[in-house]
Amino acid sequence: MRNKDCRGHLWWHGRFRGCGYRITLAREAILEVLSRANQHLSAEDIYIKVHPMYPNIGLTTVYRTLDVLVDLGLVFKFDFGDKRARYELAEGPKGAHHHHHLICTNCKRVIDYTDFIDEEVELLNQTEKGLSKKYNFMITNHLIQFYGLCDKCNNKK
Amino acid sequence: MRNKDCRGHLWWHGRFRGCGYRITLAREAILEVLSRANQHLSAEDIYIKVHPMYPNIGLTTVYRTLDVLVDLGLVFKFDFGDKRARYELAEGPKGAHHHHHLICTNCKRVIDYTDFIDEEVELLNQTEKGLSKKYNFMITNHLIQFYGLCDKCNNKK
DNA sequence: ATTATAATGAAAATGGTTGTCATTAACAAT
DNA sequence: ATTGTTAATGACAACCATTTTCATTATAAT
Ligand SMILES: [Mn+2]
Ligand SMILES: [Mn+2]
Ligand SMILES: [Zn+2]
Ligand SMILES: [Zn+2]
Repeated sequence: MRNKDCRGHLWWHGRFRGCGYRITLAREAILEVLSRANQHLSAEDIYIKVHPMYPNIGLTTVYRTLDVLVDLGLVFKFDFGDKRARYELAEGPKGAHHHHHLICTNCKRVIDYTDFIDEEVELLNQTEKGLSKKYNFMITNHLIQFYGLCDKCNNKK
Repeated sequence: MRNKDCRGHLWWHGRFRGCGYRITLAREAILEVLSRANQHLSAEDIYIKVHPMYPNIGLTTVYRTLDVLVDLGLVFKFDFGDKRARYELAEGPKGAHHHHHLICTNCKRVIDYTDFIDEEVELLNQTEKGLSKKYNFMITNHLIQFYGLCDKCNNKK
């Protein structure tokens, strides 16, 4: 209920308009679902969750909106190895919640972790700086994932 | 010409037989292509490159062989965002050549880098140890990628 | 209210990857 | 070297997440 001021004043509206994008019901609904979610949703997951509040939405629109959100940097798109893209809000209104992922290659379970993030971010910054210089590359983002077997899958063997 | 002893003595044969896999012409050809490649090949790239030395190979076999190789840990499978999987030999006979990737989100160019690898690996080991303990997760692998704009794409704007 | 055009949704198309199945090849046993 | 067992192969079809098309609708500037 915070940051919602009867249409037209959500935190991301500014960013949208600034880039020439229009604010639509479909986009509001999709962002609403994303901000409520605590898992990593697929396009179809979102499509289904949006239905109750906007029954006429098309899956195509979900895909297109997600593209826009990824472009704007509001949403991250991931490949966790289960054959479909997974999406996650980059940051809520209250600020970023930077984390990386631990992925079970057997059951595809994904764990968000923030432990050790400080040291990681520190090293990443240094590395990014060095790489930018050496390869004349403008780094905008990074991806860190650990793969292995979760407790359940490990015990099962 | 090293490590090749007239069929039956390539460095990876042991690993293959140990797991009950048979050694076939198709597999030899695919591994040959992979070990000669200095880029990141797609399944179709491999299919095309294998043709001259083995014209009857099917694309299906390429996919299946790659699955086996990934399973055995001889090959890494990557998603660089160009809609097709990319494959790379994990290590040659002379030993590993551990590196990470720098990916241009515009032109999809991929740069292998080994700079800072030592520090990264150091931190990764620590992190892996901590995460393994906390989440009871058996970590077997990691993925680190930096995204951004390469020099050409950056200047173009 | 008018207008320009971005956004939408239904449907079809795309294309990388996987499944099917009859045939062939690898290799252990003889 | 020959045979038998069965993994591997390749042609082809199927799968399915994602994209394209296009006529219609909604947004927002004027
Ligand atoms: Mn996450
Ligand atoms: Mn590489
Ligand atoms: Zn698991
Ligand atoms: Zn580029």
